[in-house]
Amino acid sequence: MSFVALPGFRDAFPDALARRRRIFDVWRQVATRYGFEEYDGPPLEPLELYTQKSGEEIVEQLYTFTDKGGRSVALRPEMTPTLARMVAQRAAQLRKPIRWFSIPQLFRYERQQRGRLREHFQLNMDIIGEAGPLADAEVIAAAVDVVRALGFGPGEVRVRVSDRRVLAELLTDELGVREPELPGVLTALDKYERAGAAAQAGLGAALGGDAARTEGVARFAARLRDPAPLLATPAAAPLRACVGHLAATGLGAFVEVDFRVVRGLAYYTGIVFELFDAKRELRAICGGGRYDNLLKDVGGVDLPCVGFGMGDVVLGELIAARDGPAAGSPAVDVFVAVVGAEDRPSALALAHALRERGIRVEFALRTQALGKQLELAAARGARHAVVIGPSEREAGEAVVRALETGAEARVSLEHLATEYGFA
RNA sequence: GUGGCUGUAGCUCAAUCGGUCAGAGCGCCGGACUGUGGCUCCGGAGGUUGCGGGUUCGAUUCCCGUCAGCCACCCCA
Repeated sequence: MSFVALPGFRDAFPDALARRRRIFDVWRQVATRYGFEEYDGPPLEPLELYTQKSGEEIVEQLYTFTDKGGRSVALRPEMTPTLARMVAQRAAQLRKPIRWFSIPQLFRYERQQRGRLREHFQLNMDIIGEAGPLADAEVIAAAVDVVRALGFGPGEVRVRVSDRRVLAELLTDELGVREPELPGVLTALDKYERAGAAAQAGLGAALGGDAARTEGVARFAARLRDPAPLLATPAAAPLRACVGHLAATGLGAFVEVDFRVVRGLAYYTGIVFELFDAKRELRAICGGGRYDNLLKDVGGVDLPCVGFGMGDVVLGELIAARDGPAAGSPAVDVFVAVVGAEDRPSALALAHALRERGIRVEFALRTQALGKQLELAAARGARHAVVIGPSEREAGEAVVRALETGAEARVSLEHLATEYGFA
């Protein structure tokens, strides 16, 4: 009987884990650089936390079960409800604006495909308590700086920014869309770019089968490619300000206004954005926006919020496409080799002394030919091998071999153990 | 959950019309090299051809089912 990981779940072998950790390191660096504090919450939450906001149908997409206490629980599919709950608890005492980030592992039960698994890690950055567009610009800038820190420029990654308020105003004021229809229409518009004409059916449904208004909105959708007219409307003032802030920051080259970006989630209320690879081969790297009503709905505290989620899967694919197979960095600095078994005590003493100094040391776990030991040392990527044999021991020394060049030097064991620099 | 495509050693792949076709390269282990690695040469381990049925004298090859992967839908945290 052999086992493999469940569908959509990943085993993290050392090379893959190294790549993940690099992503995590950059996430933490950038978030910290922006003055964000890290938080975390439980991976398991009451099912109601999600059904309340998103409706019963989302249960189909959750890992749920009943625990031994009879509670309906779910593995968290997203971090925002947890954040809302946590912030609501301490909203009165927390100095606004709140800048928090988290790197949760999230779960979703659905058919996996490329860039979309049943489990992933996601950087969440949110600013809570500030409604102005500089807050939006701040989180967008942070998202861009993550991909910049990973070595991507405007030629590889782009940000598309939009604002639902602009769309909503035109839809209601000029195209006859009624307030209750708005969420459905926005969802249909979000699909328009991907699905094209096929999305028109959803649009019609959202408008109660009203052919005339459907036609009007469809024509509107077809014109969204050109952002200029909408960007000039009064409702676009926050978006213009946000884009201006990003330009002033120096990140303007990454940014383009594109009203075709709507985002699928119902709770977005203002500026929405996404990062994507410039070639458009992958799924969105990151998606986010403003959700000013969510905290009130979930936590009973009325605070404006803006934030994003950036998953490790698509980002990892982007890095892999550029860097090729994960290399994995050396785990060993110095390999201590012995000529014979009688050299072992000296080798162990030296190895331990080096480890005490924080140097990463490995040695062969059984007596082997020196050639074998050096082979292993090279395979490990160690920079140096230290060879101890009878003649060295007699002189109180060891041979230090630089594995890249083959250069060797005899160094006293005392000096090696206490201060020798393996440069 | 629905539909399409795919499934051979750890990895990348090969195997004429169903008939010694179960192989290669890389990787791994060992030897040449009993005090010096990366190269080279030699050898070895590793596969019930995803799994289960069926057709056939005979199936990696054809059919059905199932599981898994990829793609699209759904959904996009």
